Amino acid sequence: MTDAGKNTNTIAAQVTGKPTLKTISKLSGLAIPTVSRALSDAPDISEKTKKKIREIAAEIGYVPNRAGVRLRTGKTLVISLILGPDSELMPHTAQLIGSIARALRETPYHLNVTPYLPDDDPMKPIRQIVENRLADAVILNRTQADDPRVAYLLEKQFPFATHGRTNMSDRHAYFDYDNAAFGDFAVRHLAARGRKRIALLAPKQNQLYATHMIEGALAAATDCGVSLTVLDDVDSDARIDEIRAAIALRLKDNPDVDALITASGVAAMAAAAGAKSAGREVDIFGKEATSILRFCNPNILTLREDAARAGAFLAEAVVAALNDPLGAPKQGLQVPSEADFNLA
Amino acid sequence: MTDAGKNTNTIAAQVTGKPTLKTISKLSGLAIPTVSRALSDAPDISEKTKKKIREIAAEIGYVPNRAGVRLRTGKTLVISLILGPDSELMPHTAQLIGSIARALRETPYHLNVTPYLPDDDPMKPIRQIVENRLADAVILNRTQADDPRVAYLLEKQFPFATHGRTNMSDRHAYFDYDNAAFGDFAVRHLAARGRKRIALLAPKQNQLYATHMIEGALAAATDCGVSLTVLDDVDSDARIDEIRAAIALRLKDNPDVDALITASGVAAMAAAAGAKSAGREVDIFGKEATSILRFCNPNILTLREDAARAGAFLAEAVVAALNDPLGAPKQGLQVPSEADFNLA
DNA sequence: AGAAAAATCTATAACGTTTTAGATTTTAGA
DNA sequence: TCTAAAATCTAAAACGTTATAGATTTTTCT
Repeated sequence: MTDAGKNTNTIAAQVTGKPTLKTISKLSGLAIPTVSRALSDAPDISEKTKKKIREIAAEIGYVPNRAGVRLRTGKTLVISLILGPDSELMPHTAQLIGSIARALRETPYHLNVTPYLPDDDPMKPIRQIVENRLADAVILNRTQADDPRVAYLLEKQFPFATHGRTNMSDRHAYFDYDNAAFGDFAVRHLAARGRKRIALLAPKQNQLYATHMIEGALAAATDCGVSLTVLDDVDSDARIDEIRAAIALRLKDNPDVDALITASGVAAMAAAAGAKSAGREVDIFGKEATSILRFCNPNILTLREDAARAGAFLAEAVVAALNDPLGAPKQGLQVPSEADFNLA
Repeated sequence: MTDAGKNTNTIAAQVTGKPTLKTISKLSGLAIPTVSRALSDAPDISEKTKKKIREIAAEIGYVPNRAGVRLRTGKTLVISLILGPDSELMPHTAQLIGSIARALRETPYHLNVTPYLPDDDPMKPIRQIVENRLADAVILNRTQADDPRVAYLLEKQFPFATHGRTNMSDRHAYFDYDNAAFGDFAVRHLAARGRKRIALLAPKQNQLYATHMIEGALAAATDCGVSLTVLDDVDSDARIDEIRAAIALRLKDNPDVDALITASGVAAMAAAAGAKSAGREVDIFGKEATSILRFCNPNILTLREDAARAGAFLAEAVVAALNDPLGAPKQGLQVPSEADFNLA
């Protein structure tokens, strides 16, 4: 303590500025490549050296410079989530984003968000990412059956995972909700409540999720001995009175219908409003992403879709695809369970 | 056409691989630094040269390599959005994220998402970003009055903007909802509907937004000649029957109350459910982020909070802070207007 | 026309990393 | 003990960019 300032007994204290491999190199007396190889656990570095270098690295808090790694390796260490305009309006998207990002904390990858607008060409952001190497992989949030983005990514052999299946699902990683099981569950539940004539609101365009839902619902309806009608979904972007009127009209056209199945929580609320204005007592069964509906109309029954689980799975799936490009793509389905069921 | 393959008349066709400054350098016969400086419009490059280089760059589709730029300049070209655990559950967070990212498309910055969990130290991600230079700036989503993250960022002079004000708001960029105006609007509206005894549900902890809300509501109540009571908010994470009971209890304790003001749409729905179970006819006025409530209970009145506007503002504010670190921080408030008002 | 000044361009270096090939040291084998 | 092989380390180069200082050319002035 007399030789003031000289006897700093920690190495860390001697370091100024952000530590790099050079810092460790100087501190250890070993060459920079040796340090680099030691930290990446290369076989031609002795255990003794590795230990020494790792200790120094830990002590001075060395973190590899991403720009350096990127420039050298050509990797970006970024995974990009493609966000369509409709994704933003879905209440569970934030949870999806958060859970992906949280899962990626265990990896060197960072999550970045690439949005596009309704007027934009959905291919543009994808092409930019692939061509300019803005990310090492992408996650597509809402896919269509014959999604051109999926076709493009497959052709370019660019790693990706999707939230939602496609026609090409056997060839790529995905996570999806098991909508067939949802349709089955909804019909059986409504039938058990004594409902006999169930209608299902499905979008006019041939969406895969709707196909699955109808499939499951139809089979269950046959099994339970109740009738199932598929009706055109209403435009949930329309004004509220228009939505109400549209729902009421469908109910008027189908006077025997005593239950409605909808694909989303918002649609369920719209359906409830429409049924009320038509003066009809119908049960409504919807798939919801957040549990906001539980406060609502007692006739609304829901199954919760777990966005956090989807996000965690997608993150793992896309990292797996990066680590093993030739391996079988990871694929997952959320099968609805009683635990997801909320009475309003 | 006879000299097959040789007479490609476009420069682009001669380029193989991703074009770099080197490519343009070879194509133009000029040195790499000249190309670089020409593209950044440096004063010591002739207009003729600039034009030539810009043309070649455009033709071959040159895009600067981010890793190269980053390594050289020390900038990351990344702006990080810090997402707390509660942010994920708010339905408008996705819109906020999307609108920030969309606004950033006009800039060289990319948006990445840094989440943290309830158990995590909220300071940790911030410190990591600052210390390891993982981003050039951050956006904080939900701030507290004396937010330690804000204090830290101010001390480190790290560029940032917040969604929500703090005690230090005069020193940083922010966007916030004008909760005082919301309180004012809600009270006046309820008073105009003939309500006389209004209660406001506010969180126990001293949140800035609640302070503002109460402030505005109190002044308006005095002005309109109605009474205003502030009640403890209920825990919206609790089970539905607990929430119902809690709301009902508050109404029982305040038998004259004929209207409730809540800070969020979810809280409004919870309040509606509670009021119903207490057998009370009260109007409910809530601030909501999405327009989901319009389908709901006719007694729920809402003002819409525009998350997209907040996101766009925050993106601009943070980029402004990056471009002019010494300039006055951009600050914005969303003042509620009749246009945001939705009758259920 | 010649020198000084201005305009325009280039060579070099550096950011931090990893890969390759080669150098050195140590160990094993005879 | 000497050589061959194995183990361990290092030198050099490269990824693509920009900053600095210096070189060259052109213009301006006397």
